[in-house]
Amino acid sequence: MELAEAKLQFIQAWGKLGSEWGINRTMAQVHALLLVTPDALTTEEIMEQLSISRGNANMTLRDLMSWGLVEKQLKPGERKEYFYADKDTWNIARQVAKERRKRELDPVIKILDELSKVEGDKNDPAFQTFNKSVTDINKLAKNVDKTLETMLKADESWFWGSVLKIFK
Amino acid sequence: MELAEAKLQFIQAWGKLGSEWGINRTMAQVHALLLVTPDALTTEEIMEQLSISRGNANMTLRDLMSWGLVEKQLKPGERKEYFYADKDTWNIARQVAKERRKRELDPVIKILDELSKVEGDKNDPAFQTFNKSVTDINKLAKNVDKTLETMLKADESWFWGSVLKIFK
DNA sequence: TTTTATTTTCAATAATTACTGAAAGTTTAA
DNA sequence: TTAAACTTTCAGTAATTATTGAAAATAAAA
Repeated sequence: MELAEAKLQFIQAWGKLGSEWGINRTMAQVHALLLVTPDALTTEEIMEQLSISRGNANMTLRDLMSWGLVEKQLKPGERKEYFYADKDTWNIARQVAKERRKRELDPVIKILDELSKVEGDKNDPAFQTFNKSVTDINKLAKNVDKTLETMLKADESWFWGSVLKIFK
Repeated sequence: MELAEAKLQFIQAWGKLGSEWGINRTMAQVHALLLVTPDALTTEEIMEQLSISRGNANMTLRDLMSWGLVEKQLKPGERKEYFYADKDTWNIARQVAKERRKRELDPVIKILDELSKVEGDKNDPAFQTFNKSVTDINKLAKNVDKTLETMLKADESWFWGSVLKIFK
């Protein structure tokens, strides 16, 4: 397989996986493109390579920056902005974990905490079931939260070393 | 807060979280409803409680069954079908992990394996970067895969006990 | 059989989400 | 200043995804 074709396949696969996990396909594709590109690219180059409009490119890049996955680079003497993606996979994983935790897990834990407090007739099966499901899910969510917390601080080889060691 | 209101909030929150993670909102809501309901419900009851159509309810329930989260129950002497959700949170987590692994992670690992094999000029930065990103992501994906593998077999308290112990 | 209860399917439609492109905005330099 | 280079915005549109509802299919009972 040619490098050029392989790149396209990677971009496709990444876009598909992203969309299956609630991440805008184009955003995942732009990220993928930057991941396989050694140097920073201009909006123009991204638009061209992925056949997307200027508006789309602009908003997608802004999004990627808000996720902490891409940074803007300014080259001395040039007006154009360049975009560069950190290639360190562990950093990427941590960054995504950090953002999804903040944006999605934390808010849901907050709600589950509230719902865990709801009181009711302890002999009512409807209440019992509600209470059990909510508190159990809450506990699980908090375990995930703690694990992410640790992951965010951890070094990659230590993290996987520890995790995979337990499980063998 | 009233139980009835709390249930609605739970269903809402679950639907929102689902949609953020690429799971159809209605599917997550039907699952949430069944999670807080002690006994099995008919299609009719689900349609009514969530204000959804028969077609939607039918397809959503079929989906939930294909995810292994809901089962059909037949009551002796009755024609109607009843739907029941396993309330064990750890089972649910494992089941979701199992399905997403099979449906999304495994296929992507397969592609990454292929792309890792692509050969090229070792002095070409374009090739170097492509190769590094792809192989690194592949390794990460495989570590996740192994961890899920273990989780699928594990007992909940052992699993979290082990994981959280390392990380303290 | 025929009727009735129930489930399934799927074309049509609605709702949501993503994208375009051109105009407005900004920044630098002539 | 004015112009040129570049970025941002966002109303309009396109594409995708989800839902409806009624007809067809299936299964049990009369």
